[in-house]
Amino acid sequence: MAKRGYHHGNLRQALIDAALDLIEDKGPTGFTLSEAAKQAGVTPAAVYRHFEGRDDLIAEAARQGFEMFADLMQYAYDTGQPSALAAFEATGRAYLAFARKHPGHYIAMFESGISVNRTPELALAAARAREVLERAATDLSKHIPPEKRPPASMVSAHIWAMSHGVVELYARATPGTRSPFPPDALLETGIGIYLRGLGLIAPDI
Amino acid sequence: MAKRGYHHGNLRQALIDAALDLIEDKGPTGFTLSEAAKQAGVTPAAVYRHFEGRDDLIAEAARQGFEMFADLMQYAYDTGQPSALAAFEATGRAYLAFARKHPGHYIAMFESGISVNRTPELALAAARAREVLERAATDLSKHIPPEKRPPASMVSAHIWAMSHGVVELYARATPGTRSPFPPDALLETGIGIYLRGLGLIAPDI
DNA sequence: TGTACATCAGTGAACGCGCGTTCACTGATGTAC
DNA sequence: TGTACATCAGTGAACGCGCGTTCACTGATGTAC
Repeated sequence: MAKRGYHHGNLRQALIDAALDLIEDKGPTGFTLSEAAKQAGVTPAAVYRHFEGRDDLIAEAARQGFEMFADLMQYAYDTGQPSALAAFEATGRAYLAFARKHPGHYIAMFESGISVNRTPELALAAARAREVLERAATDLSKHIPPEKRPPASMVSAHIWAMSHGVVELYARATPGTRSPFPPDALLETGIGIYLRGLGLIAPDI
Repeated sequence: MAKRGYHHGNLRQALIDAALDLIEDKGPTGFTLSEAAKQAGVTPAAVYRHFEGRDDLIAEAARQGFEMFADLMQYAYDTGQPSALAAFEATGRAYLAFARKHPGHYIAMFESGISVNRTPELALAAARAREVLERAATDLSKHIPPEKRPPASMVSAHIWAMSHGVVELYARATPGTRSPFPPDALLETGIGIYLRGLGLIAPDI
């Protein structure tokens, strides 16, 4: 890897990773700059060599999250080709997979309270993720007769909303609450019924 | 109203209202016990005459939210009768209406990080809300042939997830971001397509 | 290869702040006679 | 109706804490000659 730097080696990324760990198991509120520094084995003041402050650190964690998120969905979309339906469903599954595999990132992206427009880089990464889903929806829409075809951006908004809802309400390991269904199954069936509603899956199956 | 009490009159509710105001326009993080006390015109220590502490205050705000939420959805369900479909759709609309009209409550309920099992009263109120939606889903399910009828609790989970997703992603007034569609329309069309997928709405409309 | 110097990542102490919480208190309200 | 007492909602001062942030510093690393 990159050669070991001055003192720490790669403090910048170590701080981001520490922040993600903290966010993951203490919620967006539980994260503090000081504790992230401590977990990285460094004085709080050292953080300021790499970030403008607390919010900047979270924003960077979120940005990296959006990049991965977009990459994963893009990969799922590409892999699902050439069937528009398969590609779309794979993209939806990738959404949930990302949320489960990278809860720290997901929380930083959607629950930390930082605005997606905080920096141009963050906005760009978020836009890229949105575009992948929208492209998948556009491909899919072509199989619907134009006169009863909803805008592709609306379809993608519906799917995004349902996916986010499943993550927030059923995929989070809230102690004491258990989900009535596995989140994967819930999202899969939900999207399935929705797609049938669009006339893209045979109504009898 | 209740007669003006010892000193303040109705400090308990005033504190809850202040907390809701703060949560509404500063997010769940922005709320502090001290500031809620200040807004109610009272010393922070006074709060402890009515609540065990900060979390207890939030929990009570959330509980009141769930009660209202359940009442509103119940009312919508009743009003929508005798058509199961109309009742169901009205219930869904009531969900969004509640979230928009009482953002403080909604945030306290779903984003403040307090567990729904924190107190029996809170758990009960939350369960009641869930049951209303599930009853509406059960009624609706009866119009689906049994062999391709998903469990009613799954249908209600789908709708809850999509509703929550729309609220979180599109109904929140994040400055700088604007939603591509009005949240009402988004949820309405989303639920419509979903119901068509269940075979409950004529496919040609 | 060795020396002198420049760079700059991380230190450690300090800051002011607002937080949640505690405590002994006070004084307005309610109640018993 | 008036008086003595009990209750208890809210006060004000104090606490310890961890936070984010600043600053002058130090000493390891890199570079020029």
